[in-house]
Amino acid sequence: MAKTKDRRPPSAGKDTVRALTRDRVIEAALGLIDRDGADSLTMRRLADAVGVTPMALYNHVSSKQDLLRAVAAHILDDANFDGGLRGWRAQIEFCFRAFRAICLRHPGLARLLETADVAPAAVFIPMDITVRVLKQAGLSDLDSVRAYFTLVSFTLVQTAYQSRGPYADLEPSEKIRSERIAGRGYTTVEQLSLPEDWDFDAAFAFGLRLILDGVEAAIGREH
Amino acid sequence: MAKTKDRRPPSAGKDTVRALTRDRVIEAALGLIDRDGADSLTMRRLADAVGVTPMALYNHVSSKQDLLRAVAAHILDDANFDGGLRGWRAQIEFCFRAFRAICLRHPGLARLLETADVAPAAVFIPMDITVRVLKQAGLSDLDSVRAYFTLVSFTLVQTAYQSRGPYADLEPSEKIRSERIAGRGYTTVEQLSLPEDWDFDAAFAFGLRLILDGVEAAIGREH
DNA sequence: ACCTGAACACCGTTCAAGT
DNA sequence: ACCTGAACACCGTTCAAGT
Repeated sequence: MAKTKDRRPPSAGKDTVRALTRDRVIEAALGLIDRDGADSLTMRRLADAVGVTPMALYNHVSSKQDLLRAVAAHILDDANFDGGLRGWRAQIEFCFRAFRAICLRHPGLARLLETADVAPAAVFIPMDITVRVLKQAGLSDLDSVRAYFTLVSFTLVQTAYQSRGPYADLEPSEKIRSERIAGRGYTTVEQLSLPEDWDFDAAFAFGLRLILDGVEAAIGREH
Repeated sequence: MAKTKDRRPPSAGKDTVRALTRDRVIEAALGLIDRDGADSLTMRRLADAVGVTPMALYNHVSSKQDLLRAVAAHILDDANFDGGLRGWRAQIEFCFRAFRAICLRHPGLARLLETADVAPAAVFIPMDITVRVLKQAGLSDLDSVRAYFTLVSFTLVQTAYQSRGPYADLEPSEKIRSERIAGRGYTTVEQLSLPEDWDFDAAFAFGLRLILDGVEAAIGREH
């Protein structure tokens, strides 16, 4: 979109250190999001962080939504979703493991991508890879896109759960069962024997396998 | 939690119409959320809607979070997730189709449940049903819970996408391809031949089938 | 027990003014 | 071209006061 015309000011000999640019704003925003979460990012706080008045940000960013979108794009542009592997299954696994990895590295990202109006064009990179290999494997255009959406839905929520930290209300841990469930008739959940610590990696691998097994069946069905 | 001690005031003979109760607050909030979306629900706007000062709400609700949780619980308590069907596959399909149906009937619900701190205990009803039938079908405790999380992740995002309305940035429609993708190297997505209108029902059915086919394979694997 | 009114500490953003 | 300062129209919530 906005062409990055980032020729630095001619007065560079003086004090280039504090030249506020769009990139500097975006990187500072990412730093704050990674540290405190996306919800607590505020134009005023961001202005403080870069040592400037809130309104100065609007010279480099047209709105908070524009800023968040740019942050998401900044993260996704660095990522590599294409492992160059052979076989649709290995390629898709690589792609979504990579997707999950950057979501976990930047805990705010999943929520950013869930809020529709903030998703940048770069979200189409995993989509492009997935749809390409599924089409090559024999799936129709429509089913390839549907399978992609299934995969991305799963990955987004799974990483959002994990990086949200102690998921007091949904994580299947001891506390919930004792506090919220006891005597309410959720007998099965009550009696589950689960490990103390939830293994998110294994849960992701299991869910991914479920979906890809389903994809394999669909490919067989469509010849 | 908070016991609903809703004995009506003894002065009932006079003007019971405008007696503000917790239930009335919750129902008014639900009405506003259904009409304008959860994001635009405000304590002040809600107070206006019930004809009272903002602070009066805090006599019936301890915080906005408490209110949102109560709204989510109010919706989920009315739902029926148990079709009483035979066979794990039919039961799970019924459960998540019902889940999806109420999410679509109350467009704010999916986002409410995604934000961790707002999920009420009632979210464990679908979990209880799913885990029960999967265990009966032969899956381990751990894998049953993992499969449940895969299903609920998929359902939540899918319905959130759909009820968010025109999903300008992710819906795979004509506009995106022309505006955002052209000339950016997403060649596969560019060349997709998709229908004008995205069929959300069919996409949900397809994704659900993918996952359940995967579950079927897992059940076979674990004897 | 329930409600009001004023206030506090925040938001994103506009607008006029400075350099 | 870039930044500041004051202001606007909002938030959720506290607190003292009314009945």
